[in-house]
Amino acid sequence: MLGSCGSCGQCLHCEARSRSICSVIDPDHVARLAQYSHRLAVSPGKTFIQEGEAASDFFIVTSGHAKLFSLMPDGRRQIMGFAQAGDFLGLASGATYAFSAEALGSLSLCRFSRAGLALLRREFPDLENRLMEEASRELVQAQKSMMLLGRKTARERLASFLLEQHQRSPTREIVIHLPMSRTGIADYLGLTIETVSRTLNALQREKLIAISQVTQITLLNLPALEILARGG
Amino acid sequence: MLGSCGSCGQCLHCEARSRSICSVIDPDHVARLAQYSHRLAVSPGKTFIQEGEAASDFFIVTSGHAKLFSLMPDGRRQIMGFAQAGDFLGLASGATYAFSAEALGSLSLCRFSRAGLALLRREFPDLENRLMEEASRELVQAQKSMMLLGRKTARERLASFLLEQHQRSPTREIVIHLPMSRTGIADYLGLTIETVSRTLNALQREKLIAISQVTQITLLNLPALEILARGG
DNA sequence: CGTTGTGTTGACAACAGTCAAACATGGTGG
DNA sequence: CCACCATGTTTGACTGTTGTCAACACAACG
Repeated sequence: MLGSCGSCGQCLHCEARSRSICSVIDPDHVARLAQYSHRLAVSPGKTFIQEGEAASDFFIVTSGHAKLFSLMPDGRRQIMGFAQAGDFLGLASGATYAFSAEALGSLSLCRFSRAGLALLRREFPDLENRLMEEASRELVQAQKSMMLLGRKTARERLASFLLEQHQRSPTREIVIHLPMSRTGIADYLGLTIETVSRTLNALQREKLIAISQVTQITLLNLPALEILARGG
Repeated sequence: MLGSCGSCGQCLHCEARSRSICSVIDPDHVARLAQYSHRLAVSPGKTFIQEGEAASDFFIVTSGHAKLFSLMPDGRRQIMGFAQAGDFLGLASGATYAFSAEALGSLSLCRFSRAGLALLRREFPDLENRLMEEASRELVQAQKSMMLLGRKTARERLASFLLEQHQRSPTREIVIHLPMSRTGIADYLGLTIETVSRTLNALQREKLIAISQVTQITLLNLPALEILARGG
């Protein structure tokens, strides 16, 4: 019997396993992780990372979704990304966190102290590679977002967003379920909720998508969406 | 006598030293770097990294400036950042480069093969830390850009840009010299050249800055610029 | 001196934002 | 079970910031 991972109690069998830390740790030593980490449940809507506070911990999402965002003094909000099972939280931090994080629905995390993680990195070189690989992946994703926010139209942003959600879903079905509200989509894409709503409905009228429920969208024409998303 | 670094011939005495790779390598072993790297001069305007090509190399800027950008099929351009002495190029890459890079003026680089860098990382754990630290720094910077592109007005973007240039200059003088053209600024801030020109002149009329030459701007009122840049 | 590239300025257009109202949705308690 | 309310979403009318197109200024350079 495989049993559960020493660190998060579920890494060895949950969907997140293949991308989590456990996957690069020699099974004989997985128990070592438990010394530096513990599980954490976050209730819906709770902010569990506050921008600007000392970055003492590092997290791995084991189930649920979170939004990572930053606020301007007058309340304008930019969402940097959404994290789901297997994602790392806290790579983009110096001495303090560079973003806030809030649970979308209920959320389970695996928390590592940064000091503990530093020790583990020395002990397991594969872990080091895994973190670096993840940092590169996030950097590439951030650059895609910069192109989206700086140069794409509202239609192109929505098409890009829907395809991104599609690609991140475990099943890759053409029906996607959105864990965030219209406000979440707007703050991620640098738009207003009205523009998000109008644009989604325009895409529906053009038969590129079908909005069955507010948070459930069917991608009816993937090739057309892909052309739209990359801008021609 | 200190002499020059085995890898780039100048890391040990150039301005970039403190942030370069050499600074974390035991001086006795610095010559090992030379086995995996060599110097490279790039002429002005030359594209030396092509988005989408196999990411076989990793670079460190030793002098000059480069712009990192991505293009859409119809020619829309987003500049992800400007690199100067000491900056790393190529962290944001999977199998292929996620961006193109072009020299602004003449540029000197130190090139490492990725395979060689992988060997060096195993050999020098401090190098591993240095790369991770740099990846975090870039990630934080990318998130600031996302806020800028998604939520800031043209005035706020220009103020943010000028302060960023100010903070990156080695001298921290209030007179800053821009290595890029108006097109470069526009493509970095997600604006058009006309808006950049109009907005800079508006800031000048309001006595926040003075434009002595096209590429030379004096920051006359740092506190006001900071308030503007963060949005109130 | 023309010529070319780059930057500035003006008139106008358009995409997305703002404000407001109507409309769903979902939960709660009578 | 349904009325009620709170929250979130859609739709409409209008505004405004930024983009587009075009003319012009200016410097660098042969």
